[in-house]
Amino acid sequence: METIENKTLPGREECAGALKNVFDAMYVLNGKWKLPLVLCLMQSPKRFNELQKEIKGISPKVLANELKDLELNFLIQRNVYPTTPVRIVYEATAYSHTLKNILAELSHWGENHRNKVKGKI
Amino acid sequence: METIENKTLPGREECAGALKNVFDAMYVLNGKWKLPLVLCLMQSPKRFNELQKEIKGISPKVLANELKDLELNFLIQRNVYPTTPVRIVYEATAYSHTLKNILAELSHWGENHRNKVKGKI
DNA sequence: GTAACCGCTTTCCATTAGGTAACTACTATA
DNA sequence: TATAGTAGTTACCTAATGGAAAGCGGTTAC
Repeated sequence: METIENKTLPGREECAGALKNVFDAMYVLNGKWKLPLVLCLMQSPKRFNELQKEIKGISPKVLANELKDLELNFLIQRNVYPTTPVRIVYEATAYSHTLKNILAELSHWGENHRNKVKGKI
Repeated sequence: METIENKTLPGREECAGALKNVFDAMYVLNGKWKLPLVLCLMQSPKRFNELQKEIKGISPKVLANELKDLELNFLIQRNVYPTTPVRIVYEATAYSHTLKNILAELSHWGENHRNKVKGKI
């Protein structure tokens, strides 16, 4: 009864709720780097330096902050392997896979929108 | 072959592309108010003051800015009805409905995540 | 005339996000 | 011993975001 079947928007009475939900989701996912980072780690676990190389333009400070934020929200996990020297590997959590649909939709929309905007210039 | 069927994430070779797509999408949709505003207008067209009342906490300056941004991205339309006094009514465009899936997914995820975070405190 | 409403704009200010560069502690390699 | 890599931290700076308060030009109601 309460499931979002067929991706229809909720009716009037649930609008305020949907508004709050979207607002809350954006509070967590907002920012320039969070979703690209999660997407990148869903591809494969990676080390700090690998992330810096893959996500072009991110500075170590910002990367460290974003990783902490994402960890607090259960979206990624920081693994420390006690080898010498220690290897620190970040990976997407099982929970982060709840973002799969959002990421797929965003990727699709972003590509489409880029083409639309290009066409209008 | 290249379609995103069944919402699976793209493979390795398309990762960079997906990264860019998500990055671009977030560039447009980022911010505290844009998606809630679009969602609100998809419900029904509204006037400036109605939006101020419905989207709690937004100031007129910020609202005016966000509306301009959204108009530039073809997501909403500003209609001026030459009655006396003029009525200005904002409405979601047909194009904005390409965000339906994203909004539905975000609403769903936001609600779920709020509950998850609550449970952990 | 005066007050109030509409759709903003303007000014000012505080907070946040994000960027640069240098630096640290540790380990490994030459 | 010197150099380089790893995983960040620190200090400093700028730009963008966002909020409060007031005002403004027009219209309408009293």
